[in-house]
Amino acid sequence: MPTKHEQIAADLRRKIHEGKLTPGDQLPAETQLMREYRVSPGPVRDALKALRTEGLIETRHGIGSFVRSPRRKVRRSGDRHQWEKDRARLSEDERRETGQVERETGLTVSELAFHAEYGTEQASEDLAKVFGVPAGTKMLHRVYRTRSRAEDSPVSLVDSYLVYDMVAANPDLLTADKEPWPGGTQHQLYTIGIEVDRIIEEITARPPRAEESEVLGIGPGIAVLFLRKTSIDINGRVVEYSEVVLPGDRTEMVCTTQLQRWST
Amino acid sequence: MPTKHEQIAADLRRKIHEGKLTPGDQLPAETQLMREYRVSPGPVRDALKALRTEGLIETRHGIGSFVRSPRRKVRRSGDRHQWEKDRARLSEDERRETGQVERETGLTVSELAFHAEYGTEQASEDLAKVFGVPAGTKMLHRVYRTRSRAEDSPVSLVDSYLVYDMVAANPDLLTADKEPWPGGTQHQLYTIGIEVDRIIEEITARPPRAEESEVLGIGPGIAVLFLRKTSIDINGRVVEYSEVVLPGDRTEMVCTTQLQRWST
DNA sequence: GAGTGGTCTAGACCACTGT
DNA sequence: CAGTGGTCTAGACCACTCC
Repeated sequence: MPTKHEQIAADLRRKIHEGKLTPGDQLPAETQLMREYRVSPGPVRDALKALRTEGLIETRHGIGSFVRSPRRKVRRSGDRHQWEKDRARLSEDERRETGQVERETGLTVSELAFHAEYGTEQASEDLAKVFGVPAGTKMLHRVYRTRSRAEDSPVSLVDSYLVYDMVAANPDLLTADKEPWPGGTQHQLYTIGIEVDRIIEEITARPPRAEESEVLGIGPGIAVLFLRKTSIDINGRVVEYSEVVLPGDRTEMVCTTQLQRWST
Repeated sequence: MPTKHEQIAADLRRKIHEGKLTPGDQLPAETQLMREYRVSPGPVRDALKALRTEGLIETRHGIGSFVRSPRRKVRRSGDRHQWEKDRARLSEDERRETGQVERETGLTVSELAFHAEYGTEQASEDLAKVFGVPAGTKMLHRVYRTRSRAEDSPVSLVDSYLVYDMVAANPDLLTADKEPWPGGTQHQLYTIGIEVDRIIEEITARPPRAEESEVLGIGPGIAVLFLRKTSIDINGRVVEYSEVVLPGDRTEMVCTTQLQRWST
């Protein structure tokens, strides 16, 4: 015998999948559901909570619960890095034409709210180990917050780190004034004579922190993809490290592994 | 002013992080917490629910709530495929020495419960498109369920598909009797003259289905990593496709993107 | 002000586990 | 059996949004 809140959840789920409730539709009020199913507030709230963590509905305080539209997935594939590298040596006009984010999302610049913040700080133990420098080394810490003006489109939270003395050769790289920088990080590194050889991305899934679930517009039950991205130059030196938070329900990472041929 | 259930959750979280409650410890009973914080059952249960979805505690009906040990992460990096490919042409004894799972988890075969099931079915629209064959083509469908006997160790759920007529050349490949097969899928393909050239993995995060959260031993709030893995042989043909479900809190995928050098 | 969801109370009863 | 968590009731009051 299923519990009442499971029955209610299953019933609403069915209505959504069958199309009786379509994306954007408002669900009956909780008081209404209590009358319909002849239960007290508890089970109704439990059922709605379940649908929220599954990402099926979205609840707005004082307004109501609504069926969410299935999120378009943004593919974030490995060749994005090759694409950025190829563009790094183009003219500014060419670089300005399209940015990385626009390429991936199909959104134009005006539809995106882009925010960049630059600061300096001393490298923590962990950060120093990534770069192979002493703890306390002066680092350039850049924070990027990309969010969509319209709902229902992809965003990302990025914390990027560079060794301060390495990038100080080009003063333009030290302030947020020049952001968004046409051509991205790989062109920024190019201006100080650095060529990136390979990029390592370590991917895990975890529950979002409170700030993240708010900025990304996902419920606290929807996981985020957490990336640790390390760029290594042609001399084997770590030149950039960033931590990226992506909404798990809207992002698809693509990894391609090329294998060596068997010797015959 | 924070809510009561948030205060209780924050308080317990702090006790865990400070080490007053260490992994394996039992939390006070809910009735006890009600007395301590002078609240009714609701807030206490809400607080514990929050800690559960964060993966900090685990609750067993009729027994109590316990602090979970932080899960050791299993790195699943791209060179795993090269490693498997290199082994595919070794002798059976050499292949038998260590399997893929044992290599990654550090567990021995006896600590793992391995289950394989083989069946045939007609390719669905989507599956046919992956392989570039007509819908309805006869497919070999293999289901793998790897779980740990001890708690607290990694597992995976794999659904693997092959074109039946392609692998029928070696009848050993058509039954589950030979599993676990020393050398894995790449050696199986080698026995029918197939060399894998590259592997594409598409990664997303999503909430676990009910069966998955049970088998993987994760709460319904912990996300799973969902992989679609496509193997392509040296003739550009898709030779294997699998869908893999991994516990998001215990898995780390590593992607390395090698970039081409700038022409000078 | 009317309607919505969010939080909380103070109980009841049931299901599960171990002794 | 006693002790635990799981479900549910039937209300109260608050916070938010819209008109």
